[in-house]
Amino acid sequence: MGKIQTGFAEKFRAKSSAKGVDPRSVRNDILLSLPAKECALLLSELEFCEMNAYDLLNEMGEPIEFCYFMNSGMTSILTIMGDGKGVEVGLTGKEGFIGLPVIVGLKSSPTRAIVQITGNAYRLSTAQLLQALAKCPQLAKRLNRYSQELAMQATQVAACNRLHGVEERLARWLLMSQDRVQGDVVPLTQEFLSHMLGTRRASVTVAAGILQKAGLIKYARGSVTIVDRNKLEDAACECYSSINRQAQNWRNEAQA
Amino acid sequence: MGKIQTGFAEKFRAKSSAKGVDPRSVRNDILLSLPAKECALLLSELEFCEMNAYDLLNEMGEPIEFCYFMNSGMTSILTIMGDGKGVEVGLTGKEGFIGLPVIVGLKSSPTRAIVQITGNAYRLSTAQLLQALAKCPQLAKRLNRYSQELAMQATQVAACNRLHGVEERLARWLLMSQDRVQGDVVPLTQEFLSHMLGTRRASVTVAAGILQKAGLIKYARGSVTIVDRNKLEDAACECYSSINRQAQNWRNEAQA
DNA sequence: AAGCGATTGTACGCTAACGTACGGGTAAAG
DNA sequence: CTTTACCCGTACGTTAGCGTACAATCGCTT
Repeated sequence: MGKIQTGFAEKFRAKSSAKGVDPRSVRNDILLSLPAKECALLLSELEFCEMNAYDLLNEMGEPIEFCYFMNSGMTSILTIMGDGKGVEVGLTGKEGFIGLPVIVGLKSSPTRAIVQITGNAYRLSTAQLLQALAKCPQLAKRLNRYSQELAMQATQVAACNRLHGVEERLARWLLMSQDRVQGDVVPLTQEFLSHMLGTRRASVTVAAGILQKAGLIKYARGSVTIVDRNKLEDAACECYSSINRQAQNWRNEAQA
Repeated sequence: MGKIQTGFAEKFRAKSSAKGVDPRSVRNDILLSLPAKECALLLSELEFCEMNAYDLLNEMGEPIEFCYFMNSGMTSILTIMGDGKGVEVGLTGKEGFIGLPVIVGLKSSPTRAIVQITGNAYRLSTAQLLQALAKCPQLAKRLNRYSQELAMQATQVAACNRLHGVEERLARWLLMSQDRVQGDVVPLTQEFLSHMLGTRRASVTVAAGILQKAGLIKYARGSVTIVDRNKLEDAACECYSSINRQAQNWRNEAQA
């Protein structure tokens, strides 16, 4: 497997627009769940930003400059080894937040966070977030909870990576992606997918070919189309439903 | 690989002694780091308890009854699949705490927590912990921080499970264990180790055999002796030092 | 002392996935 | 239109690990 492309920093194209946010355009679940007071306080600090595929939000081992409330699109969390090989350990869409270590006082990121699917987010600097946290107890609570949710995802993925085959994992990954995109097209190359799954590109090609022949998906130059979602769920390992079930349980439990 | 032994619940032998704790015997890093006031408040609630190997502290999917401040010995966190196969996704000693989901208001455990190496802990009920958290901001802070540390461990393990071979992983695991035990003997059967690593017992035997022939360890009926720790570190994958380095960095950063 | 269960060593055929390499095709750039 | 870069399909020998089975050995119990 080749090294993951270097020079992501140069590709960083997250562009900021005017500060201040129209609340109607906010789709991030965490922001939406906040009491009006905290939300208003935050929104004045937040900066809307577009994110393009391959934008690097955090780099492993480097300081966390900005934190992102995801609003659309999808971002992957990776662990990278010394030789450049990497594996996805978590994945987030509008339900999520990038920059979790900050909330417990840490400054550097243990993982790489990279945009998979173009979208947008509201961001603020680490310093700003820390100030906001001091004034917003509900925000702190929500972020800590999301932190656990992501950790749960990572543990499931850890086991999945050990016990399940490429084909099952690919199916799982496609489902998780589609959940975070509107429509049934997931725009990604097999090369990139191979980095997520921690395998060779050739293995992805084969696995995707099987799914395609079975009529579950269609693959064409950097975009997968989910054709038969139900059957794709059958093809995926239990980890997909397992992660979803857990997340759902938790949302119910935490209501109380 | 056989199913993991069932009936752990019956084996639950954690015995409690009198309430109230002699502060001098506390070795748990989290408790020790608390301000005197919070610590005193907690200690009056805590119940000392011995933990024997194979004691089940939390079961996956079931309610969390008690939370444990580890004091000695070692506990593993596992994710279990539908067919009973499981993999260790995290591991903790006196630096740690079992029952993290509770601190964000969750009631059931997403993982299994099982004692690997006999030791003791201070425990309290979930309800008691929640009460204590309301009065102890520093405790909350520490626990959230530990939560992130454990999550980091899980992400590294997730990648490790995908990219590294049995022998490297075994060496890593032995090192992580020894760090949490006094002395150089780790009391564990190969059968159990295979569940941790998510492989066949036979694979463990082979890998252990290699390490033994190379003079790094000695294996004898349920106990491994680390003979040459330096060489064992060379035999382990980078994940061992990677996890340690991260944890160390974080401790430094969070001082500030 | 003998027996028994638990633990470890080993062997064998089999499969998934690896590393690598090459050729074909499509889209974009010149 | 032609070239070029990227993306995808495929192939081949190699390897690690799986599932399974069986024998050897140790320690405890009766």
